[in-house]
Amino acid sequence: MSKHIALTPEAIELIARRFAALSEPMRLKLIHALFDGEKNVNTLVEEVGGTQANVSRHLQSLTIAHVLTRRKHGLQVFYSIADPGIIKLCEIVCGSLQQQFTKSAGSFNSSKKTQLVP
Amino acid sequence: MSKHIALTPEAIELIARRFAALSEPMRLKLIHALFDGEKNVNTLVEEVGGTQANVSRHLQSLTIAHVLTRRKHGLQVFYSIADPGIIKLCEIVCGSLQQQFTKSAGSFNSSKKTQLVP
DNA sequence: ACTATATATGCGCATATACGCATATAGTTG
DNA sequence: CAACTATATGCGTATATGCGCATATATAGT
Repeated sequence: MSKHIALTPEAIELIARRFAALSEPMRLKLIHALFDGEKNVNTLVEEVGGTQANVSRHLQSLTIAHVLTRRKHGLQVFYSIADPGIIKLCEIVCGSLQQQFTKSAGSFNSSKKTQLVP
Repeated sequence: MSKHIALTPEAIELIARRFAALSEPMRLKLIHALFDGEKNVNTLVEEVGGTQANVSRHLQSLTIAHVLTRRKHGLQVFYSIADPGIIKLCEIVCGSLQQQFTKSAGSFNSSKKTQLVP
């Protein structure tokens, strides 16, 4: 029998949802774009590409997941990273993947490409 | 314009897939069950519940995602955590969520429940 | 009140994925 | 080889999710 006492199903579900929030390219782009501080929706649309509607929806789901926070100022809504743990998560995953692909990975260590966390 | 140079779409995709691997309760349970070392499929089926077929499939997808590794010994297949970064990821998420729910969370800080990483 | 701008949302479609059931494969033992 | 055990897989279905289009809502300026 296991030495580990079970986490409640609810806790497991919450953890899963947190990871799910980070499991889509568009959302990762948005989070990445917010690494250097809060931005409004239009700015994010320009930076990550895609339609305004789609960006808005992903921003909403990230906010519901408590990954981002909203701040309204006049007509604009500024989003920023709510949970600093997110940055660490991205660091770790990025590091693992780099290690994993040290040979074949043009995706990661090619000359000019930046790291997810500089 | 952004101070961040874009990650390649391929890199973003890889990161997203890594997170997606961790975004399902059943897979989290399996990973959690493997925190104390490698186990064969039947043991995992008993510990996490669910059908053998489903457990097997999730183990396969985690292996493809390079989260787990397989070791065949006779009839049995032993799985274990391949990427130690995974443990850190779970620690961080768990910590974030605990912080986030310090008030209302019976799911996390109720008396006897263990932490994801002791 | 009217117009313009920024953001959000309803709806439909296409695709992905989790699960159950049955069955296939691989390896062991008689 | 036959029977048995452990694990994997093909298939069908139900559900979830991402995206595009059009439109709604909210706020500011005139």
